[in-house]
Amino acid sequence: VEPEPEGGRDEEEDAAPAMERAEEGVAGGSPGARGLEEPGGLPCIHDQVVPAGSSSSRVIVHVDLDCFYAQVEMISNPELKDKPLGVQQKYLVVTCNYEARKLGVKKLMNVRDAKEKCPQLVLINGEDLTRYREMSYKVTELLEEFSPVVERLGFDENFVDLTEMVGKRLQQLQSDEIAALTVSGHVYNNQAVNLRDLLHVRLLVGSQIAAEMREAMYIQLGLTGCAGVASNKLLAKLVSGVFKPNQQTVLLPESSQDLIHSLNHIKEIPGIGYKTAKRLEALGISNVRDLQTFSSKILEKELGISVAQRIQKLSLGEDHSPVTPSGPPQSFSEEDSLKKCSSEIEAKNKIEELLASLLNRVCQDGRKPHTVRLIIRRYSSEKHCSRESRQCPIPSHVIQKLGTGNYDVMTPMVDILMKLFRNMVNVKMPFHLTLLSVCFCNLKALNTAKKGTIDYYLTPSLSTTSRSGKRSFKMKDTHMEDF
DNA sequence: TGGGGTTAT
DNA sequence: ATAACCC
Repeated sequence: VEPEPEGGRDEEEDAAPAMERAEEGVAGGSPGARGLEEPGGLPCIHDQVVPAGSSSSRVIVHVDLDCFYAQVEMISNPELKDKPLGVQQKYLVVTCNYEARKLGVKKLMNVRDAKEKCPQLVLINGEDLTRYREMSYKVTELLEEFSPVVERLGFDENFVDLTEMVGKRLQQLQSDEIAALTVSGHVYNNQAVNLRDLLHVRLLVGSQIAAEMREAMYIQLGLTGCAGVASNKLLAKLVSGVFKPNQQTVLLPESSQDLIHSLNHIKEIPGIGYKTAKRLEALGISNVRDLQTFSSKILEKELGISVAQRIQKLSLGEDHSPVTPSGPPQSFSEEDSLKKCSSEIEAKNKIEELLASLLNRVCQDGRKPHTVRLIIRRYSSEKHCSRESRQCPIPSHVIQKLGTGNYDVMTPMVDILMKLFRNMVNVKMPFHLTLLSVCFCNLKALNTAKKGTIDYYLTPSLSTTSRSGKRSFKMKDTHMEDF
């Protein structure tokens, strides 16, 4: 098969316009421009080369579990399956199953309103996230088996970069097999697939992998969810929600403008949050087209160059951000909102409760946190609920006791946390807190110091002085020994 | 609004 | 340490 002589993507391999065109969905070329003159009509697909580095044409899937907490509860107790079910945290129904949604219950609805709308609603307390977190990581691990590049977004969403996998599958396919490829699930806009277009073919293969992922989630974990397949994270995420529960959708490049313009407000663009949306509205920008066409210079002046350039790209459906493997968590935290905490004793009791749960989690993880943080929210009639925090390094002698359930690590940790507390809250004055939270962060892997290295002799758990049971000399971790 | 998470400044 | 973003 001869290389394509005509104009097309593959001739503009490393030119910026080719990348932009692919993202903008106008890369389809003129009708019949490619491959039609080939004897078999289709073999030329193998010659449509994706530029080396493959940064210009990616295949990304966004996987989004259906009403995740409610699903976990229904798996725990199958009797709940055909009943309207809500998961409650404090006085909020944070999520609910589709039975409940049919009856008018919405996410983040007040318990009172929900009960009023739907008196038969069954409510389960979901303030303890342990089982949700565990199931969440099972999903991520399952997806990592397909490709290691998995990025978590919250507990119930994952992005996977399928570019490499799709490339490998395509290499295995014969031309006649490519000609027989079919999409799995929906195609956004019902757009016709063109099997002579490499981008279409790659996305179709992506849709098949997405279907395999959803099937594996259901078989192995009993979970259903949606998937969206597109050329970047933004579009994959937007398209995953088009057909809702337990369905999947692929976006072909020619329809990306339709998808982005289907949004009724800029706040619906992931990456444009509450604050930015308000500032944009103040500039008279309310819909996607307003943002697309707004003066870049003025936008940069108003929001800073970083945010301005990023969100304006997003408004065009462009998103070059990579799928960043999440790996193990960067922090562990436990929080509890309260009606009122106004004494040091109450605070200490809450902190001890939060800490006890955290220590279990940290112990299971195996890594050691080197920093601890205390977060509070003060009662203040209105004003957005802003939080304050104080953090400090964890003294090394406390860190070492963390894995061993043997020694009392509660006492020194509570002491530290109460010092942080008094640093934030003047306990001699009246106070009213509505939230307490403890966070362990700055997690470091266990010392893998090898014999003969500097680290070995400076690591108390490995050096001979430490095995004697006494405190060894330390040249590392000299800070905060006595707080 | 809950009980989590992340990155940038 | 805070502020923004995400779920």
